[in-house]
Amino acid sequence: MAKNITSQEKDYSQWYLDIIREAKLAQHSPVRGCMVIRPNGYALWENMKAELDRMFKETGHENAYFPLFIPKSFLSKEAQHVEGFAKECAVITHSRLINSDNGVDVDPDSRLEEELIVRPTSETIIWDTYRDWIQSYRDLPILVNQWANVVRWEMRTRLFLRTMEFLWQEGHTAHATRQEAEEETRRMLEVYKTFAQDFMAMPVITGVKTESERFAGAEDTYCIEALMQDGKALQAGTSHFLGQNFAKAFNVTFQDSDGQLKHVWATSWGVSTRLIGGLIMTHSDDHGLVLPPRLAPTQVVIVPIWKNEDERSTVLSYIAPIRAALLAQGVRVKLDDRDNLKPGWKFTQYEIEGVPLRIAVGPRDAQSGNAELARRDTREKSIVPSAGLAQQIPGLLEEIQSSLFNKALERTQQGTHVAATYQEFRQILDEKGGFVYAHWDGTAETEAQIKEETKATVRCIPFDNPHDTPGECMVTGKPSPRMVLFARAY
RNA sequence: CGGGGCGUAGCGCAGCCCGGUAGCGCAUCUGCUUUGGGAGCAGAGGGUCGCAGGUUCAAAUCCUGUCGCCCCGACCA
Repeated sequence: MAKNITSQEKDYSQWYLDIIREAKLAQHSPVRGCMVIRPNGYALWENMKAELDRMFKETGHENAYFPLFIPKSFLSKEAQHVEGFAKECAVITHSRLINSDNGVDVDPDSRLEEELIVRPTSETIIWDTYRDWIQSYRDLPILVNQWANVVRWEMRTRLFLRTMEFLWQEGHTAHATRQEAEEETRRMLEVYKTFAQDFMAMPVITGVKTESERFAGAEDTYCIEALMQDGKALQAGTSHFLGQNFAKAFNVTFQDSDGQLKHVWATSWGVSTRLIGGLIMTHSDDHGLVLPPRLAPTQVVIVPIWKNEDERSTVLSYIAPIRAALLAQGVRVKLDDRDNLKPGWKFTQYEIEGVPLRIAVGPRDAQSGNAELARRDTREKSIVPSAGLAQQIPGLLEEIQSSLFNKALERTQQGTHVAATYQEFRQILDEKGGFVYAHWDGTAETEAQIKEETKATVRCIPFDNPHDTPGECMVTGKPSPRMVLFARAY
């Protein structure tokens, strides 16, 4: 095990923090609950963002940007929405500082006439704007996404998983009919599922949230849920069918082809830097980060080995065509020819940083026409001929990608249980954790009781439900139309 | 907001109980030797011990206050 990394078995929470620190993904900021995303972490986010952005555009969306500040009055317009976010808003009250004995103080004379809210999400300001954009059914649909930061004043934070400020994308669409909006909600959930599974190699369950877990202001919230290595679930993305709630609150109407004035139907959907936390907890191990090749900022690192200037030039010229062939194939390759660090140090460091493949080349390889190839996921090493090596790399990267997914899928399946009784339910949670299917009577009271007694929540009512048969609630014995998916969650 | 922990060199920490001129590892700089799994030797630089009071001849250490961060719980993506 790499030094400075606590083992998962000893303390999963500490392991997670150690990985982030040692892989240089992020660090705590001077401000409580905020983080500095370091270049390694940001490069990962940029790759995730690039793929998602491409997928959004393929489904007809355009990017726009709405302001960070929202008039306080906007938040009060949709009743459920206010209730959901009121307790975690940063409020701007003043606009100036003045010099004082302590350095600077807020200038009491600069109090704002209307206080501003730092967006916790942008529905309100966007729907206030959409009112101006929409008159006729010919103006619909509006399919807009924005990449932005948002602020939620959280009591307890964890790097990437829950920070006071985080980066995300929020899609906000407007439609003429309920059906079209519902289809959009489901379409974007599928986009998230595809992204999670095909790029992050993170298997997810799709489903609908219960009323108590629903987004504030939504009629329905759909989600992707993933199971982490420690048996806790992570909500990795949400897509909301907002009905006409925001259209009514912000008076957004359109004249339909039948001449009638109607309220617009809405959706919103988002994923955030929280996904990075999910990525870490899906694949990484006690040796460091493990990154899926499709998102890894560096896919292949080449470490040359030499003892003297002659060997250095021999090895580097031996490597040059390999590197060129990789670049020509679009492989993200990095050559680390620094002379102040030993090869062994580099091996360890790139393992900590999660680079999927490493090629090491020394004088012996240059002599024999070989190279040493090492996989991060399995940590297998092999000596391979350098001829044709570069051409095999893209296939190998894809093999690693699918191997990571399959391993995570198997872990998720093995971590998914079925509980017939409440006693069994509690036993599974305490002994194994993981996803637990169980019958529930569908009431918020019972849900709250289960949460209180077991810390587990209904993660979702899965769409593709293997236990879609009626039964009796494990707590109350009342009728239950189907089992739902429970877990303790982040 | 409750419980726990921590603020000492760029990073990670010891020293505090029992007061006496601030230490260790990593990193940095110089030189030589090294380079196939976190190199070795020799030397060097770097700290108002979170902050403010107090006790004392003397405070990183004892007392009081204060600020901040992290972790575990009540809320949430």
